[in-house]
Amino acid sequence: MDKPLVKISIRAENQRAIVEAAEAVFAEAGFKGATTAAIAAKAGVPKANLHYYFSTKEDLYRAVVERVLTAWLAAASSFDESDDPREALARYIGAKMDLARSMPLSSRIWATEIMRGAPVIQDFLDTTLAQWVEQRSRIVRRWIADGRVRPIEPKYLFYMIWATTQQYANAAHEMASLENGRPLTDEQFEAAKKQVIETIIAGVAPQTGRRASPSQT
Amino acid sequence: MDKPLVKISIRAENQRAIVEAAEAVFAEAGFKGATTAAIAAKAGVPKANLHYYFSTKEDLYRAVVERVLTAWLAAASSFDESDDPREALARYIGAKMDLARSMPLSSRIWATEIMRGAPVIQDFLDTTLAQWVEQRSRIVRRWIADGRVRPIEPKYLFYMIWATTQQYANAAHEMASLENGRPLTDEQFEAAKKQVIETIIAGVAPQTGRRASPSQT
DNA sequence: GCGGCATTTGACCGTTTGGTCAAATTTATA
DNA sequence: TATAAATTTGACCAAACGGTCAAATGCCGC
Repeated sequence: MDKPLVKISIRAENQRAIVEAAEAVFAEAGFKGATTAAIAAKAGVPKANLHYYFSTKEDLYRAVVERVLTAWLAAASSFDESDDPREALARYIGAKMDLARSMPLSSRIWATEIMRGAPVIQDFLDTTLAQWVEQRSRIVRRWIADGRVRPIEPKYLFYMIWATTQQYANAAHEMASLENGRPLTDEQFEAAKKQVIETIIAGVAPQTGRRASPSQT
Repeated sequence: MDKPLVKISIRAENQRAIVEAAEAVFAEAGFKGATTAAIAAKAGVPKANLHYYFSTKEDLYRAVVERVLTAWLAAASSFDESDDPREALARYIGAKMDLARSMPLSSRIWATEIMRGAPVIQDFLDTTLAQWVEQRSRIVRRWIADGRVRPIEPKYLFYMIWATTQQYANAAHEMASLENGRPLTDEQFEAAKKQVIETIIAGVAPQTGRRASPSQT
């Protein structure tokens, strides 16, 4: 009576536990460095049991990466919540920062996968991501046409956003080392998020500054 | 008679060839994934010969990482070539972008090392890098005090610069996928470099824009 | 409570890998 | 040219690894 709906199938629950353990081990040791024995141990199951659910290490890795992909897409959708450049960018950058902060392991696996040349998610790059970038680039270009963003190549803006937000997962250890070994506090992280958002927004804002209005030359 | 000065010691030349091969293999396969056999093959020497010069794989990895560190420091020094925020940042970002472009393998190894928690360069993080950041942060704070940079935490600015420039090595494959499989041309890369520099400089510039001059409130 | 299916698990195996070694060969020294 | 030191290399080894397998156990509908 305590668990009527909670009664998840044994299969689903075991897979979840294994994938979760795999994520940690892959993130720490890389694909080749991760051993199925270590993953099984972390998940609390015998190695043979792991291979009962995921026949090969690559299968398991793929499951992990697909989980990350879901999170990536969820964060990406926050770009579309507003038509205002400042608001859209702030939301998107904020979502990506939060993703890096709350799922550092996933984020690191994602970065590694990209760096390895995307052996598993090549298809995603060529289809979903390409379309996403294409569509959002069109939005940015409209902003530029409307004079709400200075003339830039949208892709390079996205690269900057991806890199900078990812940094807070990838380089968390480095950042901690520069804070006497202590990881960024929530307050520091929020300050960093704010600064990243403001810097990028100001960085792509139309130049109203040095010269009051653009000359016609 | 043909090689009076060229006659580098056998030792130095072999070490160089091995380290170069190691860099490629480590970058492609990660530390654990790289095999000494593969490195030896790429360097054109028998595996036993590799172990004659580098007794363990870790020794070899350390040699590779130290080579990268040299390049990192060289690029870092370009920050100090000017006292003007715009010029210093432009030079530094440009140097880091060029580093990522010209030494993508090194850059990727560096990124991986950072992501792994810097097992080899921890000492560098705690000493040299910490000092570098401390000193340059002081410079940035002076710029802020002089009203030449808006109030920011210098560290988060450096994180952004490191991440964004590194991106052009780490994610070269992803970028190519978004250009129909073709890597960034030199022209595209130069445009990206320009955009990154301008975006960051505008992003940290004092707000002369929306409101002409800061109020006293 | 029985029959069938899913799950669990210890033992096992072929391969790969980092590293060793001793013998051969080359290079430097005098 | 004699001798020592540095370098080269094929053969070899123990450990670690991904994956298999068959027997045992648990679970569920009827």
